[in-house]
Amino acid sequence: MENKLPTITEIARRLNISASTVSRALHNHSSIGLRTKMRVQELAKELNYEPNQTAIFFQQRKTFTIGVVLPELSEAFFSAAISGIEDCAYKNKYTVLMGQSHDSEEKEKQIIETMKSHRVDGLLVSIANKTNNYDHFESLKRYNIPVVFFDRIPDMPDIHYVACNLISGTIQAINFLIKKGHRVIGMLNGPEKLAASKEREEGYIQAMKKNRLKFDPTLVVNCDLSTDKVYAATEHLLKLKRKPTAIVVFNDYVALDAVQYARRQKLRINKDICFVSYANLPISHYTAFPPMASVEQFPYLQGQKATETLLELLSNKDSGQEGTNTYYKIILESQLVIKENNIADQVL
Amino acid sequence: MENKLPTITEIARRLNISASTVSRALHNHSSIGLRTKMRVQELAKELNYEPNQTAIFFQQRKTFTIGVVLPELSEAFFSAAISGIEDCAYKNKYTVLMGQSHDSEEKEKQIIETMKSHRVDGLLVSIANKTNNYDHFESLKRYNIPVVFFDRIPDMPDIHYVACNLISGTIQAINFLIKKGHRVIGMLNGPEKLAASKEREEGYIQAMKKNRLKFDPTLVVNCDLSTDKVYAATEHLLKLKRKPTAIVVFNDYVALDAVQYARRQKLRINKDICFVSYANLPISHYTAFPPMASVEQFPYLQGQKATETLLELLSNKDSGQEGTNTYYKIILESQLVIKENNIADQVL
DNA sequence: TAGCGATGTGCAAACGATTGCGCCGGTTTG
DNA sequence: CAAACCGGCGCAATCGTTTGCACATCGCTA
Repeated sequence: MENKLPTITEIARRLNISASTVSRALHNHSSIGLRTKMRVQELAKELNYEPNQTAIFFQQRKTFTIGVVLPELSEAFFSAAISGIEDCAYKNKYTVLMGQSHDSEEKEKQIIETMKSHRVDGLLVSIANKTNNYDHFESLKRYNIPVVFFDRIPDMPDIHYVACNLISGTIQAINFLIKKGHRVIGMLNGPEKLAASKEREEGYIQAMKKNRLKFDPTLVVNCDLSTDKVYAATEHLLKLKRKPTAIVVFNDYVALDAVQYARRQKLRINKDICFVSYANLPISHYTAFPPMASVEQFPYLQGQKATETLLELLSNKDSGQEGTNTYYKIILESQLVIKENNIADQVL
Repeated sequence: MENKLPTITEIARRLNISASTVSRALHNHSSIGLRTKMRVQELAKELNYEPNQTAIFFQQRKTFTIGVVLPELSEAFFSAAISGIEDCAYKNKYTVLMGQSHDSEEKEKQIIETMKSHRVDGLLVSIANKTNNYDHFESLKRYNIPVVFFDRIPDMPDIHYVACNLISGTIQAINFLIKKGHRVIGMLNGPEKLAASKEREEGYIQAMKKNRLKFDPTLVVNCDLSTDKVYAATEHLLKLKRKPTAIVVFNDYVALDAVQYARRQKLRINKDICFVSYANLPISHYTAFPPMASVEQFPYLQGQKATETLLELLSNKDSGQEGTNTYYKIILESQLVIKENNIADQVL
């Protein structure tokens, strides 16, 4: 119980040498004689000595901790991403501090504040849906805490980020639909501000152009991703004069809602109306009417790359080359995954 | 850039007073004159002073950080639980260090090691599936780091834990099925070692007894929860001479596989065979053939309670009453949730 | 024999904040 | 008028570790 944890000073006292010698001995410093080294290391092992990290953190102005701020762990994308982050971090002796914004800007600010005060070495952030104001990120720069954004990237200059290029995946998706005979294709897109939304639209436009189809802007609707808004957006698309026969939806979750709405309207999924979406979640495998295809965004890989990038920034910082004004912009390519015949097919 | 962060000493220097006065002024200590207090607080605000937590952690031998070790964030149960943990922690100015064991004992050990070395104040743990050896937890006791287990509880004496009693929920489930007219009810249970499996079986037995039905042990099968094994177990149950008309399944994920298997056998779900399971996941709402009902285990609440418990242990520790040999064993009641008409119903 | 380079150690400062104790000057009290 | 008291503040130690520098000892060379 009252086993005070052994310290370097304690070891020094017992061996009648100085703390500095002990410290150096434990680090295998070359200037310490072999005999002393051995004696120190032996006693350290015997006493079960473990360095007091809090002291070291303090002294070195470094915590070997990275903060991760993301919207929602219950979304499969993020839980996969955090696995990538964690694996990479632990491999490099870093530790992961977690915070969910639940898509609230307020919460996001708080978390960032807390993490800043806990002196994390760096941050990995996927911003909240509704975040409009980026001051809390700007302030981090002044504190010299590097940030790498992933997946949900704010519209700011001079930032590091890792993202998945959705243009290619979107083009693949549209091509797929066109090949299936669709000509009027709707897009149920996310908030306009998100880079991810812009890319989807961009891909949509490019694909239409490449296929020599006219781009009809009324076929693209933006909405935040709440169920109600998704219903409304789906309704809007389905009531257009030029009614789409297929819809590309922001992601698999949203697609579930959109499908739900369509079914309430007595539409036959995959006959009257087809859906393609993003994320390629495993659950949609079990789902009643999964999208016909889904664009994989490689969350684990994104998490991993983002972490690697951050760690590199940190090691540059340590070696003193702070001011390098280069910004990492890492882009992975997305990829369309066409679903096998699903459960629903078997029903019919 | 080279804006060295302001420290208490810096403030003291500028004001020509001592650091101790500054510290006390910032803490509104009663022995500091109003004038000085104001001057200090003003300058602090002006310089954007923020206390260096690492220094405080070090000095106070406390990190205001709790470690969370759990098997798999991609499981909805755990991502919900961690939300409860996080919310509670942040409310109390604590911060959350995360680690996933991915159900590996080795990984679990490593994470605990890392967290110990990072000097977390306490731990919240849901153990890995395959963990047989609990030495790494025993060792924490010696370091005086309190642990509260949740959901997946190891079979050890003298531990704190929060869990959900599945007996009541199971009884409700069986009663529900019996009321629907089922008489031969199977149970597809998890690994025998898990307390959670034992409880399910116990509930099953009790419910049968209460309904004056004979308990037939052959109707209960255990298996680890891989898809293959689930298929096999389902097959086993469906091939019994006394073939069940309903099966109670370990959880919703497993139920998805069991359903899948049954459908491959051309059985009509909810007609030839009914399923009831545990977890009450939102996804099953969108699923082709969700279980008719599911036992809710309140993960968010479990996370919250576990965190509260841990925080209480920590505050007891601070106030010096270490040795109290009482162990918290908090049990929540589970509850059967009967699903509304689902998508599949609408199909038929 | 003086000087020199290794080699092995210790001293002390530094990181930033907290806190017990003591000091100083002024006011109250007996 | 001296004693006691108190508000307001500073000194210095402390937490555990790292690290630049100085120092001591020894053997070797010039």
